Amino acid sequence: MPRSPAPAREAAKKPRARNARPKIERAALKLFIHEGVDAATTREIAEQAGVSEGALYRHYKGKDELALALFMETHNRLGKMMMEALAAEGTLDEKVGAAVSAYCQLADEDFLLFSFHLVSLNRYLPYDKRREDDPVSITERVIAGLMQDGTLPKGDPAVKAAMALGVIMQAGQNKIYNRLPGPLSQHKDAFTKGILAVLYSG
Amino acid sequence: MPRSPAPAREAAKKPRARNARPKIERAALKLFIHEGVDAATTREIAEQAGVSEGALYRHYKGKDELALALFMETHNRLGKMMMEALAAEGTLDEKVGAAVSAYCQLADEDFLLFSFHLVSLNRYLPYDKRREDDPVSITERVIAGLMQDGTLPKGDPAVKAAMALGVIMQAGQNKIYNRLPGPLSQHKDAFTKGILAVLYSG
DNA sequence: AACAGTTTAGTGAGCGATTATTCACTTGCG
DNA sequence: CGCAAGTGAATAATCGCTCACTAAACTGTT
Repeated sequence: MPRSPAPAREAAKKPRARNARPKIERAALKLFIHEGVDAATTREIAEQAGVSEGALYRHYKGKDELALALFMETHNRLGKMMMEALAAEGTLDEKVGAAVSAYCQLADEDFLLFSFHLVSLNRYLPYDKRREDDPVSITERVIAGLMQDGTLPKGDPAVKAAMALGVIMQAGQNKIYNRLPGPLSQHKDAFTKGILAVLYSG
Repeated sequence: MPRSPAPAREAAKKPRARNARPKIERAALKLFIHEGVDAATTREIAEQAGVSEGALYRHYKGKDELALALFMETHNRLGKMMMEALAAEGTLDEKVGAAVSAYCQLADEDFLLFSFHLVSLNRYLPYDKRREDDPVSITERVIAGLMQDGTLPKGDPAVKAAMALGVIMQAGQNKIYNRLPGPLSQHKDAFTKGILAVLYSG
C-alpha cells in the first residue's frame, strides 16, 4: 500500500534542494558553536540549511559523526601545519613565527570551522588516539628537544607547552566571544613575541 | 515491640539517603565534566549520587539551575580573588604572583569544581551580565592602566589580557586532560614568570 | 522522656514532550 | 534507464520534571 498520495498539482511545489552537504555543514557549524552539539537538533540544522532532515543521513551516519568529521577536518590540518612549521629549517623565532602565521591563517580563512574546533577540544580531543601528531604533543616534543640542546632554559616541557599554546589559544577563544575584533592575523606579531617570551622565561 | 518498624522477613529495604545535596553536587560535577551538561542525565546523576531522581528538585529548580549554580560558585569566587590580588599594594610582580597563587589554590582546593568552571566557560560566561567584575574584564582594565602609566609597553590591552590569561588557563585545561600531574601550585613560579614575560613583551 | 503536630527532605513511578533516526518514495542528472 | 541525492511523516527511545506518598528531623507541651 503506497504511503504518499499522488502529488496534487496544487500550490507551488517547494523546489528540491541541491548540493545539500555543504549547506548542512555550514548550518551545523553555526548551531554547534552557539548552542553546543547536544543542544542543536537535527531539525534545526536542516531548517537552517534549507534542506530536509533526511538529507543529513545521506552524507553522515548521524549527528555525532557529522560533528566529529567537522572537528577532525581542522584538527588534522592543524597537526600537519604545526609539524611543517616546527620541523622546518631556521631559528626558533622563525619557527614560532611560522606556526603562529599558520594558526592565524587557519582561523581567518574559515572562522566557523576554526571556532568549532576550539570550543570542542574538550569533547573530541580524546578521540585523537594516535598521540603522535596531535598539536599539543608535537609542541611538547619540540620544546623538550630545545631544552635538551640548551636553546631554552630547563624546565617541565609539558608546562612550557601549555603556557605557550595558551597564549594564542586564549586569544582565539576571546575572539569567539567578540572580545577581539578583526582578523586574528592582525596580532600575529604580538602572539609570536608573547610566545617567545614565555618560552625563554624561567 | 520493636522501636523501629522492623521489616519482618521481606527483602531488605533500601535505606533512605541522607544529606543528598552534596552527593548530588559531587556526582553532577563529575558527570558534567566528563560527559557534558546536556549528555549527563538526571537519572545518571541520581544513580551516581546514590539518591533518587526527585531529590535533585528539592534543592534546585532543575538540571540547568544546578549547573549554573556550580559554575557561579567558582566564577564569583574567582572574580573576588582577582580583584583582591590585583588591587593590593605592591609591584606588578607581586600582584601577578598573588593572582597566580590564588588561582592555583582555587584549583587544588577543589579540582572538580575548578574543572567544571574551566570547561564550561564557553557556555556560562554569557550569563555573567554584570561585565564589571568578571575575571577577563578585570584583567583588561588593569593592563590598560599599566600601559597608560608606562609600566607596560603600549599595545592592545585585550590582546595582552588574552595572552596573559591563556598562559595559566591552558595549563589548567591540560591538567584536566591529565597532561600535568600533581597540584597546579607546584608550577606557580613558572606561571608567574611566564605571565610577566608575556606582559612585558612587545 | 514521651508524645503529637509540623516541617523538611527523599522516593520512584509515570507523564508529556522532544529527538535522532529510518524508510518508502520522489526527483533529476548523466 | 539507473543511480545518487533529497524528502518528510512515522517511530521508538529517552529525558527532564511532577507528584502523591513517606521517613526522618524538629518543635513545643506535658
